[in-house]
Amino acid sequence: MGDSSRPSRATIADVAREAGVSRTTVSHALNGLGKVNSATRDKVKEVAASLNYRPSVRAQGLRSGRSQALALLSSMPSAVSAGPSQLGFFTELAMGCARIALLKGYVFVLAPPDGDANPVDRLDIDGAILLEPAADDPIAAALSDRGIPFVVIDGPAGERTVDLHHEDTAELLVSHLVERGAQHPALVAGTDRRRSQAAAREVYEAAAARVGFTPLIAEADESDGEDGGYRASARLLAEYPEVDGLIVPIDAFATGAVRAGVEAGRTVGDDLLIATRYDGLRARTSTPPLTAVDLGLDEISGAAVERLVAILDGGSEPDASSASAPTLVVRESTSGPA
Amino acid sequence: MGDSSRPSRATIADVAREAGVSRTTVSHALNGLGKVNSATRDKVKEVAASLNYRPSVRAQGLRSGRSQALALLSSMPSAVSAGPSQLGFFTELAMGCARIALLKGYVFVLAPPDGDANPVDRLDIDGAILLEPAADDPIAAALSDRGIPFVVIDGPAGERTVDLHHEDTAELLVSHLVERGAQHPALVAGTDRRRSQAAAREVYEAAAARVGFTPLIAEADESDGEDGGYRASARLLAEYPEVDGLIVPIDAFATGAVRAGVEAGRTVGDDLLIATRYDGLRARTSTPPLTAVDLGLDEISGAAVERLVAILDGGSEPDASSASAPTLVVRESTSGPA
DNA sequence: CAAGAAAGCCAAATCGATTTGGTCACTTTA
DNA sequence: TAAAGTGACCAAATCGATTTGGCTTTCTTG
Repeated sequence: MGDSSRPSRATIADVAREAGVSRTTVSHALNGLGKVNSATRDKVKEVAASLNYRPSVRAQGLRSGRSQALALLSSMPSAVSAGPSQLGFFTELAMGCARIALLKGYVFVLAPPDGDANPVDRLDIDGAILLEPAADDPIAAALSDRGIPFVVIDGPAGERTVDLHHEDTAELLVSHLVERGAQHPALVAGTDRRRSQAAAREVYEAAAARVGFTPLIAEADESDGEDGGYRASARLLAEYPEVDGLIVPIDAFATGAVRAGVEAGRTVGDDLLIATRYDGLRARTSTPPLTAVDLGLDEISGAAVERLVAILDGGSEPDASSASAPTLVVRESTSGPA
Repeated sequence: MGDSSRPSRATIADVAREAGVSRTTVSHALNGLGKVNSATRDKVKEVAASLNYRPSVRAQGLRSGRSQALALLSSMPSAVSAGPSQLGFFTELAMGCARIALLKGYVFVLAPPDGDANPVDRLDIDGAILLEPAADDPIAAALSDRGIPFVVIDGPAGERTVDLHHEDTAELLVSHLVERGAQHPALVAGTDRRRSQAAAREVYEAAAARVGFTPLIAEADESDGEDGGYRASARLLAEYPEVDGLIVPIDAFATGAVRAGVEAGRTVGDDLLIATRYDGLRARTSTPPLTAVDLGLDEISGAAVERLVAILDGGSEPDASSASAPTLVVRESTSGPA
């Protein structure tokens, strides 16, 4: 158990006193800087080891102006991003980022999307990865305000944006439904104007024109979660019974759509094909399991962290991200019962 | 995008100069301490706002000796804890901890289990939550060394341990198989000597004595993951064909066990019942889905954080944790095809 | 051999906040 | 009227490191 008699850790001054040298010399000796006699250097190292000295990360941070910490931030409503069991898109990205960050010598701070409270001021970070910022994103503003550099995952294209390949993803979904024989695929979208939504609409409408079906778009509010998707889909199916496919990018909506389909007497995977975007817990455990897209989040988070670290460490930008294309994961919701 | 011209943030000295008072007075005014004329206080606040002043978390940390940060740590091999898609037990706990920690005014640092590197020295934390430490756990040693208080999830019972209810969990699994008619339930366990394993063995053997079946235990190495579970189960089923139930606490082993069962010509859920412990992605997406236990990780992580914060803030210990008992989630692997 | 270089070491400044221990000018109270 | 408060403020110490700018010696080298 944690010892409650906290033995105040040895400081550089303790080492200096014990070794009979100045703090400067201790610092130089331990960091391999300056001119230090090798005998002195050894002596200092020995004393440091015997006192079990470790430099204080806090003090180093204050002095150097860097904390060697990064964070993943998002102002998305957590109902959408996290899901009921805390597993999901945000979490998966966070773990991916954390792993790479650690390899690069940074620690990773977890700031769960919390709705109102803006955590930026309480975070001691050198840089951040910002997930899908809305226009006028408050977190983006706070970061700029504090002079904290950040990389965006899924924002307007640019030097500091890592793309989520929304167009490709949407294209995969639409083409797949069409290939599977859907004559009247509809889109169930979110009301808020993020890039993923815009891309889905564009690609969907382009496909409608190309293939020759009438575009039908239902909308629901992201923060309503599964129920929102359910209601939008139910309305859609009631009003347009000819609809035989649903593209539902937001997975919380998608499970709602399944419910609506079943209640409307449809057989999901047979006379109603449903596909969603994020291949997470919801898609995999839905009944039937949902066709979804493997977005390659490991690569995405890795690319984001690498770009951020490149900016922070001032080195050369990493190679143009060889981000592999997203791939479809076909499941029963578009391929009928196994 | 992050602005690369970093405008060095306003410091308390800037505010003091601008307001024509000393740094002391600024500090007192902003923190509501000391005796400050209310006109002066207002003036200081106004200047602080106009300069967009925010105290440096780094400097506060150095001064106060606290970083207001916590971390979840584990020395378990990540093959077991994290799983291929980074989702899992560790992640679920981390997100739970992070949420509560944030509510309590702490930020949460993510330190993915990384095998060799001991992250403790690079972490600026006030306290930690340690997951399932082995005997002579290196991370536990490092924490004690640095004088960092920690709470254990799943360790020897005590003031600073939050229990995972292994006995109850194991009991649930064994009784369930017996109830479902298993005559010869076997146990597939890990080789390493952690509490969960010990509890599973004890409860299993007690049940064998009580109910009257011959205990059969197969072992596999945790770090072999699914394959280890597969091989152990295959051997077991080949040697003891009468086995009609498998208790496989480690979920990675469990999916291996399913594979072994199928290859041995069994029908999982019918003539071979399989149940596992952690109700995560593996259990839910296995074919067939696995009966598992809802461990109540949200409550566990909440209790751990609350206890830790109580220790750190020196307040009274929180009420004896009213940790609710784990509950069984029955799925096809023990109840036959739907 | 004197000027200059290099080795070896250290005192003090610095990072940005909080806290301690004052000073000074006015009240109160005894 | 002297002693004791108290309101308002500030200089300097402090936290624990790194870095700047010396200051001595001891070589080199023209």
